[in-house]
Amino acid sequence: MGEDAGYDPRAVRMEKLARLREEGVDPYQPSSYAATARSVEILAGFPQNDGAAVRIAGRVMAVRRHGRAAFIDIRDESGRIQSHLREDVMGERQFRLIDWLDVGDIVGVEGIIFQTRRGEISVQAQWMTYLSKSLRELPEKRHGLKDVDLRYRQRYLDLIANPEVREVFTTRTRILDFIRQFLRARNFMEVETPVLLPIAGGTEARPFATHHNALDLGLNLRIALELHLKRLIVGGFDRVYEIGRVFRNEGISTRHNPEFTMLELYQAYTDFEGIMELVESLLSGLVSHLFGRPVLTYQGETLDFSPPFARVDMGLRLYEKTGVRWQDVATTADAQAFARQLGIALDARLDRSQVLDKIVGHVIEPELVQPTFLWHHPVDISPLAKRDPANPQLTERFELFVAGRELANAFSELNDPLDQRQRFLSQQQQRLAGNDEVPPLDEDFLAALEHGMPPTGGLGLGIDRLVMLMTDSPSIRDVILFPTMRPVPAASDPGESD
RNA sequence: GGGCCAUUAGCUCAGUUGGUUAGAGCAUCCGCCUUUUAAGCGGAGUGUCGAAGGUUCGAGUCCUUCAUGGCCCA
Repeated sequence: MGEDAGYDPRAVRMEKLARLREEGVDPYQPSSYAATARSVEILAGFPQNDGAAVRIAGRVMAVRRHGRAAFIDIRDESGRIQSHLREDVMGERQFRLIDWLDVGDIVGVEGIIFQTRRGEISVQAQWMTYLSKSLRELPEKRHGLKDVDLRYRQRYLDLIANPEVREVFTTRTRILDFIRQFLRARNFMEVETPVLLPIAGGTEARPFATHHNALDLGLNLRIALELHLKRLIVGGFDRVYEIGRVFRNEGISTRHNPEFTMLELYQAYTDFEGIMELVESLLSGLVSHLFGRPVLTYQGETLDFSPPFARVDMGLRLYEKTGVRWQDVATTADAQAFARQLGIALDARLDRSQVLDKIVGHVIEPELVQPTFLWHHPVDISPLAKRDPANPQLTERFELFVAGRELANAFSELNDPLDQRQRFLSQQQQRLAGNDEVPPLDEDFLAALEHGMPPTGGLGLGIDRLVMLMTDSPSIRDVILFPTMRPVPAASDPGESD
């Protein structure tokens, strides 16, 4: 206590570690511990297991000392269980070891299952083994860890302190398991395609650029999975999907993380209506799997995923809402004027199709609360979708909206290589005009199409947004274990002083 | 990129119109305690008030800039 610099919890614990080692106990030495039960099994097995010997292991979450006895709470992956330590049972030397015990330490306890006077099923310890010493304090237990910055930066503390956070991420894994099982049952094959690409295409977004040293080659991280999965359709895999990370070099918000997880799937010999059926079946099945029925609550809103989902024709709805038809908005100037008339402020550099996209985003999308397919998008905002035979200016495309947000995007895939080339070429005009979200023309993909791709339905679904819906999470950061954060500037190491 | 809000003890937070030495609970440390569980009882210590400037006799409080985060907008 010679320091006047205030209380240093790490120094106190370092001292305890040193004392333990003086006693001949190195808490970091054990390399395994053969626990015979998890807490949940001991609690569930009572009273049949009363008096049985067990070994448990976990993190010490509380220590209540009573002179020559103590209670400790041990948390393992399955839950929490209490252990009672008595000097007369353990012996003086063993019992003295709890003098150096802290909340946060990892221990193994060997003992006998019993019930306390107050009725709590506990383990009467005969032997306690240090399995790891914690040199830093856990977040304060009564309030949990609230600081959102720390929660994301030190997610392991969030997981220890806030049980509902664990729940979100176990649900995330259950969702992925369900999707894989669903797709396997429909004969889809899971594949992996490259992340590092000379040309990152398949959508419009600024990519992250990187560099391969040995090849002295500029590469981009992928922004979508689309173009490689379609190459596999050309190659004869008729049902493929990938659940993979994509990277978009854009802002961070409650709905955007620079890296996020997409499901994309492609099914040969079906069209966008076949994909609609698949989406309805997948989502209603998933919601039922998680909640027992195809209904959930998101941010106070009750959402019903019973098929069929509502279908809203984009052009028709726009006309109903504004009295304006697609063909009335022929030029960029028309579109900009239309937006101004609706009171939508936007970047003057956006062209006709981008402005229309914004208008739809303002006028139609927020109203789509229940699961709704918004379909028949104009061809100029759908460069990879097949045209609608009834109206070639529209496409066989839909986006699924839930709670006013886009959850999925799908279309009958354009397999006419000549039309595809024309659309890529017209995109290049925008690229030349300075739109750096438009990818360069991908000749390699066009070559694949020219070899012949069967009619195919494709789907992209944002896994993170799906998990947000399923876990009632308002922010994408709540469903990504380690969301992208600005690094903390040069924090000094607390170990420096020793 | 713009607007608003937040940042005070290890954690969660108070802190009055600018005014003595900045507080509480938990945690920590010391003592007592062999069925407690937000254990209890007695005692003790704890701060670059996010950072840097400025106004003032005096700044946690007012002003400016910056940093990080949150919410809203683009």
